This record gives sequence, C-alpha cells and structure tokens, in this order.
Amino acid sequence: MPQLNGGGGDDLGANDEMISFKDEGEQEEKISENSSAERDLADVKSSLVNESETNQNSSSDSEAERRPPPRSETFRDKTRESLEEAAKRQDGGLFKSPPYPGYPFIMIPDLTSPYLPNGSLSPTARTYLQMKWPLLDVQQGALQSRQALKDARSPSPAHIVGPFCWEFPGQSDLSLHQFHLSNKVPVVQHPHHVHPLTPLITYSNEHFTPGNPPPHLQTDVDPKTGIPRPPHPPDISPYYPLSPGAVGQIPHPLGWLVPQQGQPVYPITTGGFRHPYPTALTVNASMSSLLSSRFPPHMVPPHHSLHATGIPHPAIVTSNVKQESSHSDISLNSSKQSDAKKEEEKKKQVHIKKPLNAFMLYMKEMRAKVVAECTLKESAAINQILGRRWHALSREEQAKYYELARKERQLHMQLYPGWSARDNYAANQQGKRKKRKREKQQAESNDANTPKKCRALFGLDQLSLWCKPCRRKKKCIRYIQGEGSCASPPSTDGSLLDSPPSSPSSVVPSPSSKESKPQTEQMQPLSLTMKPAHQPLHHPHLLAGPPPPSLVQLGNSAAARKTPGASSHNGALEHGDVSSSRQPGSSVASSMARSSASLCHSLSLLPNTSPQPLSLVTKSIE
DNA sequence: TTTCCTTTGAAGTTC
DNA sequence: GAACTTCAAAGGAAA
Repeated sequence: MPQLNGGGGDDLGANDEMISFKDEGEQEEKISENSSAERDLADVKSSLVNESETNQNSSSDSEAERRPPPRSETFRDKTRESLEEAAKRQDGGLFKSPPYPGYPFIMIPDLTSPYLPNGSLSPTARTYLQMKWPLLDVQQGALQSRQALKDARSPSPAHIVGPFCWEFPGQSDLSLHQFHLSNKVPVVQHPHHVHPLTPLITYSNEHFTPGNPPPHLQTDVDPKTGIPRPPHPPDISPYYPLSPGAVGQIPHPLGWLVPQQGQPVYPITTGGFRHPYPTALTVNASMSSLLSSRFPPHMVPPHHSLHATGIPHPAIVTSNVKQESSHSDISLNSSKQSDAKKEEEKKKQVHIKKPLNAFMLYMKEMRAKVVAECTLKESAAINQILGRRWHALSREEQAKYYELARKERQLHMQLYPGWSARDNYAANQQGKRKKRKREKQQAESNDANTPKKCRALFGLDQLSLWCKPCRRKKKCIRYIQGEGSCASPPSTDGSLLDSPPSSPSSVVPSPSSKESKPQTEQMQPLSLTMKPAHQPLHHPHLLAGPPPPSLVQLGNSAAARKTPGASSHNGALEHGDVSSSRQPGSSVASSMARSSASLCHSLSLLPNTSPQPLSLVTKSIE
C-alpha cells in the first residue's frame, strides 16, 4: 500500500479509508450546520467560491506552502518534495500540482457509470462528472448557479448535469472550478479535462456537446431554468441496474443521490447486460420494465438491464453475441433447453468490471488535463505522469479519491453482491484474454536461458561465487548443470543456498537503512543494466541526480512497488521511474524506445540527467 | 484484430 | 501471512 503507512505514516491507502479526514470533516460540519435547507447549497457554493478565491490568493506556488503541515517527515516526503520542486522548475508547469489542493469540491456522479448511457457518452466517461462554474464570473452566474444547485438536489444526476452543462457555455477553462459532490464532503478540483468546445462536459465529449445534447437528455426541460433535462421517471432510479436479489435494501453509498421519496434506490432489473448499440438508449423505460416484469430474465431483450433511461452499468461488458441472442429471445420460439443454454452463454459473456480504485479514478479525471498539457497521446506515457502526480498529491487530495473509490466499491458490492474479482479472473482464463504473467515470465525465462542465475542466486555482492560464464555475462554453467533448475550454489555459510531469485534484494538496503548505505550498494546500479527489473533501486547517486531514462526505466520494480516503503521512498526515482515490473529489461528498453519521445516532458524534466553515476559503479563489477 | 505498455490499488491466488 | 498476479482505464503502438 504505497500511499499509506499504517503507523501514522504519510501515505494513504486502504486503511486510509477508515481514517476520518479532519479537514474534510470540519468542512463537512460547517456545511451541515449551514445546510438545513435548500438555501444552503447556494450558500455552500458561494462560500466555496470565496474560499477558493481566498485560497488562490493566499496560496503561493510553493508546494510546501500548499501542503498540509508536515506530518511525520519521512524520507519520501523530503525526496518527493524536493523532486517536485526540481521537476516544477524544469517541466514548465507540467508537473504542477493541482492549484487548489484541499479545496472543498462537490462530486456528482458522472452520468455514465451508473449514471449515463454509454451509448450517449463515450465509454470512456465514467464515474464522476465534475460540475464547474466560473470563478471569475461569480456574480454573473450567481443566480443561475444557485438555481442550478437547487436543481442539483433533484434525484437525477442528469438533472444536475443538465443545468451545469449548459449554464456556463464558453467559460474559459481557467475560469472554471470543478466541483464534486462527494456525499456531503465538498472538495474543489482545479480545472482540467475540459474539452475546449464543451468546457462543462468532462472526460469524453465527442458524443455529448452542449450544442447537441443527446436526445434522451433533451426530452425534459426544467421549467425554472429552461434547461433541458433528461427524462427521469420518479419511480425509477437512474443508477446502477441491480442484480436480482439486491434490491430494496440498499443504502446508497452516495447518499445524496438517493431519491427522496423512499423509492428503491435502484431499479429492479433482471440482469446486467449492456445493450451494445446506442439505439438501445431510445428504448422506453416502461417497456423495459414491462418486459422485465413479464418475461423471465433470459427472455428480456438486453436493454432490460439498462436503466429505464437507457443507462447501463459501465462495469458490465458483454459481447455482440448477446445481441444476437437477444433477437432470438424476442422471437420467443426457443425451447427451454435453448433458453438455458442462452442463459449460460449470457452468464459467460457478462463481464462485470472491477470497481475503480482511487488511482484509476484519479487517472480518469486527470488524464485529459495531462493530455492537454503534454500533448501526449500514449496512455503509457500519460500514466507515468499521472503516477508521479498521484504521488505528488497531498494527503487530502488523495483522500478524496480513496473515498470515492471506497464508495465505488460499496456501490459495486451492493449492485453485484455475488460478484467477485475472481469472476473476472475466471472469465479471462476461459477467454484467454491475456497471457498470464506467470506464463509470460516462464516463457521469458526460458527464452533468456537464464544467464543470470548466479546473479540471482548470489547477488552482485557475491560476485566471487559466480561461475565464470556468469561473470563474463555468458550462459550460466551452473544452471546448465542443474538441468534447468539452478543448482544450489556452494556456499560457505549456506545462508544463500535457498535464496530466491530475488535474493539480490538482500543487497538493497531497506528504505529505513538508506542513510547508511552498505558498501555493496555501490554496485547496485550496474544491475540496472543487466538484471531483470525486479530489484529496487536505491542508489545515492541516482537519488541525488536522476538517472538517464534508460536507467530509470530499469530502476523500479514490482517488489519496490509492492513494498510501500521501497517504492514510496524511492525519492528521485519515484518521479523518474518508469516501472518495468511487468517486463524484463529488454522489453522495457523497447518500450522505452517507443515512448521516450512522448516522455520528453516527463522524463526530461528530471534535473541533471548526466549519466555519470553509472560509470562510477559499473567499474566494480567488471 | 489483438496485445502491449504504463501507472496504482484492490483483491485473488499461491506458497 | 507474505509474495505474487490479475484487473480495472486509456489509447497509441506494435505484433
């Protein structure tokens, strides 16, 4: 759990979710005190706006100032912050931390993920849609926004989005703040991922522009605002379709979303199938309900699982085959046997996706911004930047996303009580979507013929124990003699006999011992050029001055990442690292060759990229 | 057309 | 229980 140290550390993680974040709590209290009635939403908003302005004015560019008071100052904090500073100096703003940290913001659900039909919005859109209004034009928009906020209390998230989508067209991105409505905890996000043409639409705008809203969002017009609102029958929840048996007792984790009149939070649906075609969005809700009520689940066409407004759950993915089967269902001519078969088929094809974790939510939100800033398109490169930014986030900012992720999980759990990530494992094993990592590694190790056996067994500091070929970087004779399995090496103390292949990690000092670097550590960087990427990199030189990208590429490791201290205390590498945990060095190099160009911003930001440390340390090995 | 890349976190699996 | 693996998003690139 890289983000949170259990013992009062500075990170956030799963445990973090149990922590009550005082700042937000206080904010929440303030809000709740004031928010006895509808007036308060507007009050809250204006206070947030004021606060945002105050913050904006008072907060300097210094990250140290922005951040909360120093918690237990850890190595990671120091290194991270110093790197942030350095990166900021060099990246021309790319690496800026969000300008409005700790801001209250209002999180409203994205209309897609449970909330919007994927057909009308891009499938990329999901989860939470930010509301924004102009900071620089508060007076002008005050009335409208107040009204919009009142509208936002409508049970339908679409109602919320509608007004905000059209209320401030053309607002400059810089003039917008994005407000999330996360339960009662308001937090403000800096403006980002706003399409230039549709500044109030987040994530994916290609199918959803203010000037051309999707038909299903146009059918209702708010009499007060004159703003189109999506149809939303009061008796039907616009959110996730529920799996059978999970209805009626669900406390909505996003409590503010719960319809006020005691209706079930979620519609009773008989399945979880997403209609593969956008036309499904036009399916009448009552028709869907009717079908659901009149026919057994397998007889209902796929759109039955959509929300009555045509809202599918983004976590549900099915194949087109289902569409065909739906047609055959409609024909009603199939026998019970074939029905059972189809049901089985459906079960196989249904793919309920995992709920997004905090970082994924963050990525979704920030991706567009990074894309805009960096003009990068490769997701891999973007994700690297996002990963670094994620680390650069303050605790409160990360807490936001952990909280959202927790709610996502809750919601997901409630919607699909029987679902487990295991299902997707099994599905993939059946569908062989991906080659399992273990298989890959096995294959790769076979391909490489394991010339590094001695290295793996003894580590770099036990060079004298290596066989000659290994010392010459040739094929390990020991391994060959061992008939494919590395024979136990001769050892005087036997301590290394059973060392796992990752034994070199023993050479690597623990993060806590970083200050006192063992002598053997001097040889570590050499391993960067030779050893597979399963070795954390903690080299003083590299910490002092980030390595060239090639080294950086090889520097990180899955182990380092899995070990919170290792990864999170990586200091310079943390910002320059490009995890190679999922591929050996060769593939990393190739991928680096591919993405290095697009990483120009992110990696070249690192100061002082002179490669000198390598030459210093390679000497000892050779 | 499919898989890879790349990130972090959650959860499942393996030992 | 630690270590490892897979999957979630994204979209260009490579196979």
